Amino acid sequence: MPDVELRHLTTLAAVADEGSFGRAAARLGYTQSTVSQQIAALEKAVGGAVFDRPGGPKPVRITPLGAVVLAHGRELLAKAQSMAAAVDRFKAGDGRVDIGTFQSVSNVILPLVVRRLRDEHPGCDIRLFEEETDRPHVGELDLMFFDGRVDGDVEHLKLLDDPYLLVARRGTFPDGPVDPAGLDAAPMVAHPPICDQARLEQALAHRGVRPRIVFRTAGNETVLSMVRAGMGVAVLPQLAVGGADVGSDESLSIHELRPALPPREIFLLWQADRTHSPLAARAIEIAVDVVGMIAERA
Amino acid sequence: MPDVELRHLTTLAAVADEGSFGRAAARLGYTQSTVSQQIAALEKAVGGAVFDRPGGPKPVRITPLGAVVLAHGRELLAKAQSMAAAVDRFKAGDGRVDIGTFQSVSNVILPLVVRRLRDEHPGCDIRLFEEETDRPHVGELDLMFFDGRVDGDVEHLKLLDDPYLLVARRGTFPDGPVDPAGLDAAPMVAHPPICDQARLEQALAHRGVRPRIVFRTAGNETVLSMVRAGMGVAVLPQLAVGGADVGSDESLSIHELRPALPPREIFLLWQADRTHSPLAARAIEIAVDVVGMIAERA
DNA sequence: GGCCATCCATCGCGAAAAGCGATAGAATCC
DNA sequence: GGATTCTATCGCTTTTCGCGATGGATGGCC
Repeated sequence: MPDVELRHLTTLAAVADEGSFGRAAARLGYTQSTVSQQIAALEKAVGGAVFDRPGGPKPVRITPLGAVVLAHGRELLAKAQSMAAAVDRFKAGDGRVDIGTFQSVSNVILPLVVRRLRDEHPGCDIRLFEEETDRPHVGELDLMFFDGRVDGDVEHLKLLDDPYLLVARRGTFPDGPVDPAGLDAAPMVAHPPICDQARLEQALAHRGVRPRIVFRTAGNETVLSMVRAGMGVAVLPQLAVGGADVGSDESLSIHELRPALPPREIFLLWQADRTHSPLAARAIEIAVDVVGMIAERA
Repeated sequence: MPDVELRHLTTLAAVADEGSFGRAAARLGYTQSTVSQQIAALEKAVGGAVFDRPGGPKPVRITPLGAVVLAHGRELLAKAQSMAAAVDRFKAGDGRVDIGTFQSVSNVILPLVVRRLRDEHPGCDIRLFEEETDRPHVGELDLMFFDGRVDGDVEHLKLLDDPYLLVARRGTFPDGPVDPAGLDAAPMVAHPPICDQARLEQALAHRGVRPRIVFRTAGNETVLSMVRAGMGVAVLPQLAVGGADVGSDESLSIHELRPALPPREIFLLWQADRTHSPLAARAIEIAVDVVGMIAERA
């Protein structure tokens, strides 16, 4: 059934409500003649009269066929309105945003971002994905936190430099900075060689420092526990350390590395040339702001 | 959100499916430029891009806003298709028909009509209304059986003459015709004075026959039981008698009245100048046919 | 790197339609 | 019978729709 448009159904409903072409026209801001033609077009499209016109002051009356069209038409119009409402909500910032993340960010940055985003947009739908893999598939996500650059058509916004710190059992080193050169052959607990860990080990190796990796685990807490247990030392980014409550831990000591290793860089990524939802755009702003506050506080 | 029409949503869905304006155009029988303009119009209407166009052979990709519009749009299109299907079914004769009736018709004629209508249109929705009142409100119904003429803008189709018969306890009268004049002052069981009963009593009175009404009830079976019990005689239309299984009833006898009383006329009524559904139109045809068969059989 | 293929945007044009105002015709009410 | 209240219809203008052709941009290929 071709050529039935929402406009026709709007007119149909108005006429059915008002009982008269003229009053429907007034309600819709049309002329009576326009309404007449719209109904005629609709009747042509559905192949039969939708109103009986008694003539004179009697109200027009819907036909059985018209009732069928009207019932479905009202549903259509309601759905159309709900679409309009959804679009408005979307533009106001509600909607869904899919964010990829990884441990340090999940622990320190993201909670603050999510909190503020949800405060601003209580109806929004934030979905987080903490992927195990090295290669992030940013294509499926709106936004992605990542500690390193990535190839492909991806735009990146550098959020912060996350310096590496040495974590050791208290007493292993005197307080104060430690030269990473001293870590050669030292037993070390470390992350798996994905993300920035690979780059870190390259940087150490480049200085002739080849620690003896005695255990690899993705869990920050596990790394710290192992250090606490005397398995070895750990070189962790500040965010990874700061996330755990290490400051008040009597059995661990944190040391600046001097000369410093190149810091881990944390980026916010998204597929290039892709239109952001208002919610995603706001998430970027908030992330930048949150990172600024964290850096300022440090 | 003005000016979003189904056409735009159709195009949107096609482009989303095909991943390209050109292929969508081919599917829809449009040109690529037309699709381009349709999407542009839609984007203007919703106030933002619905596709990211990477350029080159890469497929276009829906934006978050576009996804919102698309999700609702598909629902709209599905509803539109369901409307088209409903219209087709309606035109094929399915749908609803509301029929008003009364006892004699309900018992004898209507079952046959309903049976054939349902055989022809298994999906149809036949609703029967047996109103207690004298004045039928035909305005709410598509079709109405009634035993008498009615005022107002009602078209009437005379279905049949239903002659009055005398029902008496066997032995009260000798077999064969009975002169109604003999019923003056006779104890009589009768219907309430609605429908044709009032006219019947007038016709009797006009001939100077004033039976003594000893009991009035709307139930045909009750009338017959009372006659059987000896309360009196009854003058009933043939249909009312034929509905009950009186022929094989030893205790009752049926007598033609001679000279005959003016028969009850049974009409099929509908509101004048009102468009019939195909189902209602067919119901009229079937009713005429059924009545013809009944008359023929008698 | 140059060439080619693919793809979308845009412009001009002709046809269709949407919408308007005015008028005519039909039915009802008083 | 006239007044009133309807809808249908006829020109007419403006907008939209759709087409064809062209141009610009991107990616793949040799």
